[in-house]
Amino acid sequence: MKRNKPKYKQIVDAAVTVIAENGYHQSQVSKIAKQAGVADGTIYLYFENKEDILISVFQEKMGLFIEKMEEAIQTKATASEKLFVLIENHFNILSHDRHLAIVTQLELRQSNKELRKRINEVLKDYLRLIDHIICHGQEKKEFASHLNVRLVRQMIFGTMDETVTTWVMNEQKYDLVSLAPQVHELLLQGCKQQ
Amino acid sequence: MKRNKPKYKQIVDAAVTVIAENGYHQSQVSKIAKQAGVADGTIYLYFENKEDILISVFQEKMGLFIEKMEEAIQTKATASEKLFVLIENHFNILSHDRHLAIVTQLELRQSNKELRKRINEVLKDYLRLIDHIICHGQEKKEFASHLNVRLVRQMIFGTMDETVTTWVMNEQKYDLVSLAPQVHELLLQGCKQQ
Amino acid sequence: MKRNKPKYKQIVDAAVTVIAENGYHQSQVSKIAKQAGVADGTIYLYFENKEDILISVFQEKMGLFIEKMEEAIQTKATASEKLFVLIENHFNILSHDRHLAIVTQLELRQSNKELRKRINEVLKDYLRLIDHIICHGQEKKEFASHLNVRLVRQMIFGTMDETVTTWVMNEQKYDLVSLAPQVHELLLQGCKQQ
Amino acid sequence: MKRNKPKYKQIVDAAVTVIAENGYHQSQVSKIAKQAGVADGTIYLYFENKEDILISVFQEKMGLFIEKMEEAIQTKATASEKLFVLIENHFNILSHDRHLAIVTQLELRQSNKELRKRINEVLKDYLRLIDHIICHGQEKKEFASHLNVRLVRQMIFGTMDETVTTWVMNEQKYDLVSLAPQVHELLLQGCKQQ
DNA sequence: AATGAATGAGCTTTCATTCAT
DNA sequence: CATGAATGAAAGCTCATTCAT
Repeated sequence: MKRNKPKYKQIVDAAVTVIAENGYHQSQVSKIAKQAGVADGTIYLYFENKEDILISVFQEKMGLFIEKMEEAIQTKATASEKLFVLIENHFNILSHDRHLAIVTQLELRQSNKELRKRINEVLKDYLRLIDHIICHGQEKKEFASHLNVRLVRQMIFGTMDETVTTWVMNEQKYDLVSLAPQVHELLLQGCKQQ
Repeated sequence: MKRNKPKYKQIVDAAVTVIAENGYHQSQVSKIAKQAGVADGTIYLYFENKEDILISVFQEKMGLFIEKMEEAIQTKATASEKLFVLIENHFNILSHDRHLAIVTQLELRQSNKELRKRINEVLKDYLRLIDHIICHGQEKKEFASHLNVRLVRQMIFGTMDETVTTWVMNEQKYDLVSLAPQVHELLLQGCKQQ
Repeated sequence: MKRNKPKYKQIVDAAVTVIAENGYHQSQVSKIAKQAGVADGTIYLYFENKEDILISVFQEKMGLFIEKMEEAIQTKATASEKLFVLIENHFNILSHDRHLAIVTQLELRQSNKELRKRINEVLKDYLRLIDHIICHGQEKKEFASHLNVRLVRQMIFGTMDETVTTWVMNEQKYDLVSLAPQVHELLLQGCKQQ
Repeated sequence: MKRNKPKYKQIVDAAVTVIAENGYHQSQVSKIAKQAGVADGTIYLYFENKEDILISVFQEKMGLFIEKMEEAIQTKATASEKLFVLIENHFNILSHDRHLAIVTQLELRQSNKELRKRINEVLKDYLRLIDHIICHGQEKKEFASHLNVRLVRQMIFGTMDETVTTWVMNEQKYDLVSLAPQVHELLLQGCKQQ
């Protein structure tokens, strides 16, 4: 399996660095190859084409992201706590990997429709995770059960995403993680049983 | 003033159509010119360069968007009602101009950092409008006054934005406007005085 | 006759100014029109095309140049004196019209083959004038009569031209006219009866 | 080193041919690439941009020119003989490479100010060579020592240059090299100790 | 006679991808 | 497996010229 070979990971990591530092449109394959310390042609032994590198970046990083998130959420019992962990981890991970934050919030969105569709495929796993929290909350009567799950999820994800994007656009000048409690309070108000 | 000449509007409208149908990266200047029924060179009598077309598209459309929105909001007295009108109009306008919806939710985000900064300048007017509603609500004691205005705004905008994007990504298969009441309820819960 | 209309002269003068200030390749028709205070289209009522403007510039300026030169030369009796007047006037005229100097020594030489051929047509009158001085000198036994007239003329013109070009390339930092006596001495040595 | 790779030379030679046959302004990069038998993009592996091709043409050819010239001059003892060898070789080299003659006398002069400055840098080595002959002549009392070296050099270079240009403009109809003795006589008269 | 908005052909350069070594 | 030289398609922009007013 190519995904486990060292050069595969080298290239993915190089891609994150290059894209974060140069922006999507200035991230030529040759630049990624140079950063990864391999020849241009070598890239094509591990990836179909340039788009495939980008999708792989997202899959790899998002895979880890979701994995960590699932573990963290399982440690909590109530939906409210799970939601808090979700928000805090979401902010925390992106706060501690600024390259990744730039790439996910800004650069990857510059890709074309086709690529974005495939990125959304990966994202679905994350959205499903949020859905689980919401359903759990509704079952346990913590959250109002008449609420449309998709809308609640869009509120949760949209709010977190917008918050991170604003933070990135402001050049990460303030502390993102410390916003978690307030965001949690806001979102919880929106969901909870009145 | 170039902005009032008929060809200017022709080109802006052509750009929206072409970008929505072909995607940002497949929207060559020549394609936009053809759609507008003018020569390629004519584009450059009205716009600095290709990027300028995109910014102008956003400025023109967003200008109308905000204008309509301000009028609609003024007709309502309470912050809750204002919020409802905001959501409903946001969904309504994009629902009725599907090309515009595609362009704002997907294609314009593919632009580079510089362009996105300029787009954000325009967007700021809209965000400010949301801020006004929130402050008004806090003054009138409808909304909890301890809430951070920026975070609330990010929740409101993020939720609406994510909802529209999901709808566009789902190829606009369901009715967006009918989601307004539920989104309003969700967001209101988040803001209001408990 | 178009050549006597005021706009014709306006445009020719504008062309000299624009070319000297912006260089040949940055002298668009529209720029010349603006400088002349006429509309772009008006240019084409007086000139066939852009090339025609350039040729006319050269014809007009060279015509005056030759006229002045002929007058000045006629005032002198010996070939040696005539040669001195030629050199001094050549340097003097270009010294006092730096725009013209730039245009003739640098910018007009950037034109294409066809245009340069037509410029050479105009130049021929000047070269003929030099030939007359040489023949006169040979007839009067001032100059060695075995010398090939064309070669002598090439020496005279080539030396003057190279001297002016060097001066222009050096940004006209020194006094060109004061070089006339030495250049005269040099050239005279080359021609004269030993 | 790129300069020693075969494709580099291929492209430089192709450029000389294409420019001589089509003129500077009709020498598109694609035409040069085709003549060189390489892809358009390959040009940019060896040259910065189109201008760089032209400068390289001049550097390569002028380098050889000066090299040959230096060798030839060293074989002669007196300044008069050195001057003769200079003239004869100058005419000889350009006589035997008519494409090069067209390019140096006509086409390269069509370049813009910046390019011409860089061409002049290369030319300086040649002018310095002429200066050496003059100084040598003055030291050995062959040439009049009161003469300004720069002016003498301008006479020598200007005369040769004008002679070659006239020959090229006359479509190389007569034998250039056979003019060398007369040109030498003329120039020598100008320089020598009276 | 004069205008100036409109035209559209034309060209340099980039960069993802290939393939001989 | 790995290389990197070579490829060539693709597109934004300029500007001389026209022509309806």
